[in-house]
This record gives sequence, structure tokens and C-alpha cells, in this order.
Amino acid sequence: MLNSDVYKAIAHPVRRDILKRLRAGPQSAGDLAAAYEMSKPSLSAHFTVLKEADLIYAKRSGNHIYYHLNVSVAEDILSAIMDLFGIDKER
Amino acid sequence: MLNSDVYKAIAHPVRRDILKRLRAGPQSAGDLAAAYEMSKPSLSAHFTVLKEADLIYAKRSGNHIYYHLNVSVAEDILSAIMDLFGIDKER
DNA sequence: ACTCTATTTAGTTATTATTCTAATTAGAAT
DNA sequence: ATTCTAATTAGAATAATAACTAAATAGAGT
Repeated sequence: MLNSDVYKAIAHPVRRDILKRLRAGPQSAGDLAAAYEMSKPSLSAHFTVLKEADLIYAKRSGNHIYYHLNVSVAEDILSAIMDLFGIDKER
Repeated sequence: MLNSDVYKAIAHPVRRDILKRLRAGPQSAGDLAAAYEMSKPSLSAHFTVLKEADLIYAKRSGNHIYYHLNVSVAEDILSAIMDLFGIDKER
């Protein structure tokens, strides 16, 4: 459930961007949704993919659900990959 | 033509495996095809994806076409990603 | 020029991803 | 208990991937 899913999870530019945002700290689904020109359900689907890859996890706080980067898994890969390629240009 | 393609290119287990093999040195399409239970045309399609992502390049030598890892791009990412996740289990 | 072999292209089919709108659920807060 | 808001699930349409077989191409070598 972990290994191959991660590659697919980071194959989509929006999902990579989500991860990049979360590196700055947790954000609610709504806040994230506001950052993209995409319906909330579509974003939610991306969250699911990232969750299944164990790259993020959800935590409710009051009326919002905050997504956190799973640092131990994600931060290393992501910064490694992105820094290796230079800054991520698209999306 | 480079950035986003790379992520998609490494999203497929067979393509990751091809890259891993090529890290040991160039191999012909036929040699590679022999390593997988997959038709040659299907493998060829994978080569195309990897070529478009600039992760490999082809060089003809005699009757065979040898695929080379594009070291400057691929070796870094690949070993980084794979080592980061531990050894690639699937495929 | 012909033939042989290695590899790719064509064309097709099946599966998986991605997106949308509409409806539902989950909790919070009154 | 009801209402309000945030977020997800359902269902459907479209597009993109991945695989196959059969046919075509590219060179090499005779």
C-alpha cells in the first residue's frame, strides 16, 4: 500500500503542489481548494490519493479538517526530488 | 517537455525497473524485452515514455539499439528516490 | 539490391484517472 | 434537536494509459 502508490501520487502536478504547500504547515481542505481552479470534490479525490500513499493525514479541528504532511515520508522525498530537478515549474 | 514527464515516467513499475537495469550499463531493447513477460511493442512504448522524459537515449550499434541511462538526469533522481524509500519492492 | 533480424508504428481494446454536478455525511454551534 | 458549514461520497462522462496482435520500417550484412 505504500511504495508504488507514492509514485502515482506524485505523478500529478496538483498533488505535488499540494504537498509543497503543506510543507509550510497544515492547511484545511477548504483553504487548499481555494488555491486551485478545481471543484472541491476533485480536490478531495486528490487528498484521498495522497492519503492512500501515506503522504498526508487528516486531523479535524473545529469545523475544519486540516491536512498535514506526513513529514517522515514526504518531506524527504519531495524536497529531494524537487531540488534534484530544480524548482517545480508547472502548476 | 522535461519536468512533469519525469514523474509520469517513473510512475510505472516496469519503467522504474528498466531504469534500474540500465544503471548497470546499456542494454539492447531485445535484451530488456527478454527480462519482462510483456510483448516487445509494449516495452517499446515504455522506452518511448522514458525517452520523452529524457531519462534514456538510444544508440544503434550494429544490429541492435542500445538504451543508455541519461545519467545526469536519471541516476540522481532514481537512486535518491529509491534509496529514500528503501529498495523498490514491487516488480 | 535482397534478405534477415531487431525494433517500432498502427490499430484496437480494456483498464484506470480525472473531472464534473448533485446529494450526503460529519460535526459544531446555536 | 435543528441548522449551518465543511468536506466527502455517488454517479457519470471524458480522457489518458497500457496492453495486445499484426504490419511496417530501419539498417546490417551478404
